[in-house]
Amino acid sequence: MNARKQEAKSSKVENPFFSDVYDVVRQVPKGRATSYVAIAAYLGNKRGARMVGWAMSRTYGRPDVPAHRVVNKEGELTARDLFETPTTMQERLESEGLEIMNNKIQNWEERFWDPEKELH
DNA sequence: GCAGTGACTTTCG
DNA sequence: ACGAAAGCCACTG
Repeated sequence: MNARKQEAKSSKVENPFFSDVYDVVRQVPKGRATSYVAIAAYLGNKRGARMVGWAMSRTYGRPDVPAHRVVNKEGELTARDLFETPTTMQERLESEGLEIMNNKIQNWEERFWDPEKELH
């Protein structure tokens, strides 16, 4: 089967990018959020913010990875359209104690969680 | 192998 | 301040 072949091929090579992104996002504390560029920088690819987002799209449907805690550099919920409902992401963040207004996290400077500083 | 696309960011007008 | 374009890396068709 083609699918079997592809699966074997994929499982053979797992990009460390995925594992790292998942690991970092999983370690994001409740009530905090991080940005794509921060994760990308932590992984060494400062220009790989898009790659982080791309990887995150694969995290969709993974309860292990709180993708809703990952926002853009301005703390804006850019991916809310990709969630189950346009308000799912915001509701989740709000339920975690974050304050969101106009799709943007309030006190973003305080809520920002930098893996480079926290995890080092 | 080339072209298009994307949960981003920065720069120019 | 807002909008458009370029830069970026990896995936898909």
